[in-house]
Amino acid sequence: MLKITAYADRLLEDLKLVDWPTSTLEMQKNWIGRSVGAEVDFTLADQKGAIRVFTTRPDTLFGATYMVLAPEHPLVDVVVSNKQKTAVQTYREASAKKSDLQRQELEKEKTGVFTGGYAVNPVNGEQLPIWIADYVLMSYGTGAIMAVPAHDERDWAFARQYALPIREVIAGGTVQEAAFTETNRGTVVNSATSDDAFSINGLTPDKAIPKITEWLEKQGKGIQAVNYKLRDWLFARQRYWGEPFPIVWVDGDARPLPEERLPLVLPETHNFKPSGTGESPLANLTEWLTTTDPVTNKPARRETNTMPQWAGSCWYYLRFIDPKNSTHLLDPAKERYWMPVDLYIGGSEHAVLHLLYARFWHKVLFDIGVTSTPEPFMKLVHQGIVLGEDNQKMSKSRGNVVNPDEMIDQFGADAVRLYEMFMGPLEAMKPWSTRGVEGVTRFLDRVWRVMVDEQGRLSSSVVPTAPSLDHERLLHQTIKKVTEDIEALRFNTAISQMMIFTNEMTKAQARPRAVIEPFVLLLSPFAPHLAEELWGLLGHHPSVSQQPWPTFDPAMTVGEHMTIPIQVNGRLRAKIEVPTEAVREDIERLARAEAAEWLQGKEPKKVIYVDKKLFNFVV
RNA sequence: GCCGGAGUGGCGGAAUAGGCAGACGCAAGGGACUUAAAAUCCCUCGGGCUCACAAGGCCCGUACCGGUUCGAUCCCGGUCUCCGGCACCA
Repeated sequence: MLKITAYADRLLEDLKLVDWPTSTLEMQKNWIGRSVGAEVDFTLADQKGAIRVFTTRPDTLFGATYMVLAPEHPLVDVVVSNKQKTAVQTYREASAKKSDLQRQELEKEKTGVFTGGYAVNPVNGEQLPIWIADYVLMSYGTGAIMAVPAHDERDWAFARQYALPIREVIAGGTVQEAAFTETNRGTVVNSATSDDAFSINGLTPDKAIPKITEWLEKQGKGIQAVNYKLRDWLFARQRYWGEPFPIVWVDGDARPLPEERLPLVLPETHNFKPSGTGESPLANLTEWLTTTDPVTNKPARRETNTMPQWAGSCWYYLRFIDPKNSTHLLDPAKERYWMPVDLYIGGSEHAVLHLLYARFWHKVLFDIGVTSTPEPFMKLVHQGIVLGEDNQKMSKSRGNVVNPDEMIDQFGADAVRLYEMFMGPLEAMKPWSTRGVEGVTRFLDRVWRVMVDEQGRLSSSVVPTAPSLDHERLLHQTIKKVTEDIEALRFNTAISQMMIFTNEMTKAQARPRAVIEPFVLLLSPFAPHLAEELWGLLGHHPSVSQQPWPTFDPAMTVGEHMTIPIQVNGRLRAKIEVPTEAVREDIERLARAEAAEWLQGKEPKKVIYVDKKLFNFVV
């Protein structure tokens, strides 16, 4: 067992430190499932002892009409009456046979049995019948609840099923028809002690909760408590494939192997079959199994459980930094240089398990000084999956599987890579289109023809002369777009800009080196093989990948003219072309002339001008 | 049921601190080149108009209904659909 629950609060709290998709943050929060409430003791009416319950709604304590224990709860044997013993026993056996899955699937009808015992409500002294029911889980909270059918849907359904009383303590709903569960509206009623020493009547539930919690604490009847859905992590599997634990058993005690005996590796074998005893297959490998304790030299037996598949994925990103280090997990200097991971691209199927387990290990390693950051992965992006051409999930049974190797054989690695980036946003799920790959292949062919002639030599259209202003502007616009889009992972729009550039160059008679060469550099992360080839043909030798990234001049990214749309009452009526440096007065004169037909000689009520963007006349 | 995300041409998708909807690509149609085809190059390409000889013009259109605004794919309220997650967690 790994005590991940000890880290629950930090795992929740530190989600604030990372830049992750909201859906993933939500999933992690829900998975941890922190809830604040109170633990309250209900003393048993006819025996010594008390039932401790956890509730997030102590404000409804006066509305409790019965108690429920999980069937496995140890107090069941204490409270059960002689008369009810058989019924309780039968129910316990039946629910023990149900798997967790069955208990969840058969959720429609709630079932339970009265135990014959009673507990006392600490706030009003009422005797409440104690039931057992499998809608209460032993593994959450205290395994016991106070049931408030008026204000809890599950208790309401159960009360209806077994004709138990429903008592309203929050006015605002119609509790005979449905449970009223809102905490931010409604008014507490019927909730005062008989001597009137304490009352929460008249409050809204969210105000009543802290008040009654405080009172319970003062009276020694309850205490504020926090519960989590997150469970401790069963970290053992009975399989061969998995890291073995460096533990030996001596006289019934587990002892860790000393560090110099690490790493412990799996023994080689052909026998991976289950041991037959419930232990892992390692239990049958006697030679490996029997050993001596290196500390005491006593005979010892190795631990036969292995680690689950998540073990390696919890720290691989650390080991990748320093994979050959034989004395440490990794060199602290390298750790400080590389960590944390700036960008983690991975499937959303890992939103909870891997990404929560890895964060947990990272924090443990942080606490013992191995890592220097509280969180391992700063920015997280989930890439979308590629669907088949029929827009369905790829699967053999549907026969819509596309094999990337075949595509690479047919179109080349650059084209397939480029198409995958061009098909749409990185995070989106999108269908494969072999036609689309053909389109991208045409683009790469066109890039080639812009620079290379029929004989495979540098084209004579590539010239050392100075580029035209238009070409230079286009280059700067392209550098800007591609640079910014790469930064934001918008590869699809970066590629469309390169297509626009290439379409222009195709039309041009002369293609100056001063624009062609930077373009090849822009293309290189997208189509590295082609770019390398072109860079060589252009007569350069150090690899294209070692060139500095091109920079742009913002002044060069704006054109000589701009188009200003003219609106009348917000409807587009005309467009005018003006020089980029034109001022409002000049533009307005032209705009009024264009809009004259709609203005009908009258002065507009209002004139809206958005600088260099648009004119709108309100009449 | 609850939580999160998304609905834009025939298709994949562009464009949001509210300001020209449909960039780029695919498919389709037309043309040039060719004996012919492929390849290539050029043009058209949301819908409607008993508007126009034409250049062009007008109306509708970003899932649906309503609101805010001079102006809404974008903001607000409601509805529907799809995708992902959770599912008796007191």
